[in-house]
Amino acid sequence: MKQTKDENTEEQILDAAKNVFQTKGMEGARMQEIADNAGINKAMLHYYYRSKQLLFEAVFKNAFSLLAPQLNAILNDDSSIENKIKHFTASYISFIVKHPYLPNFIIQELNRKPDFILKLKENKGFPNLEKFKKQVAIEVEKGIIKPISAEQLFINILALNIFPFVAKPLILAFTNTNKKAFKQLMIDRKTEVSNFIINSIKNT
Amino acid sequence: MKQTKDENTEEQILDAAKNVFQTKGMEGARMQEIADNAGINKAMLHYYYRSKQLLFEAVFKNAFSLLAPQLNAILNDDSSIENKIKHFTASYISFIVKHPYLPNFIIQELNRKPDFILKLKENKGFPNLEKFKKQVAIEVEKGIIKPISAEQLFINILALNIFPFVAKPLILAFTNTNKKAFKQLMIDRKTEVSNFIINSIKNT
DNA sequence: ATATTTGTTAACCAAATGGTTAAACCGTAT
DNA sequence: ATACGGTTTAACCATTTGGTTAACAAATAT
Repeated sequence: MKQTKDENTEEQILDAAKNVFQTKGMEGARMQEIADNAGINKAMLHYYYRSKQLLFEAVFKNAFSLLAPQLNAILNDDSSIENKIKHFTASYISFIVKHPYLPNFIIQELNRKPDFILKLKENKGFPNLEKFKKQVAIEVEKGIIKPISAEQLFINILALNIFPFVAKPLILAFTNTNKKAFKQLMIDRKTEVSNFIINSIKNT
Repeated sequence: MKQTKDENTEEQILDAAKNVFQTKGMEGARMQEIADNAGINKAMLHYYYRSKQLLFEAVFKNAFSLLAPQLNAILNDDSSIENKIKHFTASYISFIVKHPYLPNFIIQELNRKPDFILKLKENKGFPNLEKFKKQVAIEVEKGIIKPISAEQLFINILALNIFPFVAKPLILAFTNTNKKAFKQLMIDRKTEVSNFIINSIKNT
């Protein structure tokens, strides 16, 4: 059972590393803590991933590869802008509830080392705005939606969906809500946000 | 000239610490780097601020005390919702251009230690939603704006204004723009965002 | 002038941390 | 049985890091 053994430890490490890196960040994470979390010796981390940096990159790429398809959904499918927004908002918020540390982790680490995203950009499947731009231009021309640049619309969609999770501690404090009420707020946003956006851009 | 000398070093330290902490975070920052940045000996940091933790807290509170009044502007002044949004959006974006690392710094550190905000909450001047809630309720009732909860509206305003700066590396990559074009996008947002919000909520 | 308080520095320290090594373990093939 | 490959561990190492100390400098008070 050599094979399965390998993959088991390797995955256990990756999983433990994910938890530690995503909550503490690259600088805050400790190799010892990851090892403890995975229930193994610290030397094993290096046996499988060579260095903290490489282990981190494995975790990061993994995280990003979960996020990217979410974004591509809105950029590359063929439904109308309105439908895309509805669908994306609902599905993205469900997605984040399952991976609560993910957006903050990615944003935090990209701010620390902004060049890191260049490596990812070469990958097939890296989100690309071209198709979305054309679609927005067409719907604007047809008068379906009000004039807006695709970039600004895209930023707005991301902002409204992602920000509340990234700024969760701030929002908890400002709105004076507990975690349960926060979760309800987020659930409400599944429809709230898409209505908000569509109200704003749709021609009547 | 003891007095001026003191305050000079103390402020030099705080300024250097601000730069290092805001770009590298608590965990990534090194006391030596702060000392070098301030052009002084490492021991001086401890002479004036006792520990890394206390120096960090000084920087953090300072940063937060810059941000809080920005938020209070929208929560506590007496103009209409529409005017508040217009004013806040324009002034907040100008503010951030001057302090680009600030929002990310605050968000990052609050996610690391979410309880830290409890200390701030006791302070006079901590943003409070009560007045804004009433105002939204009134304008909804009068039919000036469409029905929306004050919390959701507040989150949306923050999201649309703050998110682009926090997620700058992501947005640069997705929209394939350089820093100059990004800056232009942000300037455009001064009116873009407030129109976007007002379009969405205003009754016609 | 001189003592005293305040500011500053260089040298030092203990703990933590990422990483290495050499030996042990264990399933498999010979 | 035994040799061999990958896997796992405990002990170890070098460096970094936040923090301290003791002596020195400079300003202020007596």
